[in-house]
Amino acid sequence: MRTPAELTERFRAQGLKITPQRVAVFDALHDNPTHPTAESVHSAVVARMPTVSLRTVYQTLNDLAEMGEISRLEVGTGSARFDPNVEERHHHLVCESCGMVRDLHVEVAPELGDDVPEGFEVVGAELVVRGRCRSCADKD
Amino acid sequence: MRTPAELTERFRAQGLKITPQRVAVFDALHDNPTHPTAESVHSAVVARMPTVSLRTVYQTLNDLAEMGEISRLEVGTGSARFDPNVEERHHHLVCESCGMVRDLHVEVAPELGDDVPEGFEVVGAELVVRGRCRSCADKD
DNA sequence: CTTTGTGCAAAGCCTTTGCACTCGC
DNA sequence: GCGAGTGCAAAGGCTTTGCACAAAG
Repeated sequence: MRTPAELTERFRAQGLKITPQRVAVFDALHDNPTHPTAESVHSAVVARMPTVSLRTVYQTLNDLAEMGEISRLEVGTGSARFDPNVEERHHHLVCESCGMVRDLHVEVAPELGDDVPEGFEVVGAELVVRGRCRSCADKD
Repeated sequence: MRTPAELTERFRAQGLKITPQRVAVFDALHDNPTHPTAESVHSAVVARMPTVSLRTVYQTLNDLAEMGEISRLEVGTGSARFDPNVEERHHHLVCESCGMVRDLHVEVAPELGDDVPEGFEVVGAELVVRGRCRSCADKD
């Protein structure tokens, strides 16, 4: 992910305003490998700036996602997850017990051509590997 | 997918009752390649049995999913999609414009071992290929 | 100063659930 | 008959939105 300073630049370039709330969201995402939900980002932000509302967090996350600075994942854990790592092409591993999401750096380059219908423009492909993480497995 | 008659058997074997509503859901799913939402299944069922409620459809779909007779997909199109094809291992192609979901018979067998953490039990892997289908592309 | 952002609370969408009635077994 | 299934409507979780005030450029 870009640094908070770079994001500030990008926002300014788009005519978006720089507010302490937005910077707090940038900070909360920076080098955050946990694939947080909007709710977790909000908690992290509120810890240091108690008045920030969920609305502001959602809006900032959506702005970032539209600018392509983060990506939004739907992995079936109820809420959307946000991934600050958009530079490296990667996939995800999901623990169905605790909802943990982890990056997976595998190359998934199947010969798609064979089964993709004529005229379908492929934009991207996401692999989600599901299972149970060690600490959840240990609990049983 | 199993035939409605086979599903009837399976339901009976589980001590679940056979009702015309449930059979109507079985019929609506049988050999249905559209990956319908709960709502579409409901519409199809209502066409022939106008009093069936969404509740009943959801419950039957959930029962089927728990029994492993259908699978539930979350592909980011808003509502969950139900896939009656659980026999063939396959993946999915999603049109981000119209929400169409199509089966994709590609082998995605990356060497997961390399990047999966110690102790993580892999249950399954789903590939979602996103893009835009021909008829949506033609609209622009 | 004008335009954009913020906070609150209310509404929206999809799905599940509580209750009383009905029906399969 | 008994217990499971059904229909309705209301509630639940996550996300978005309308409004009035505050703040950035």
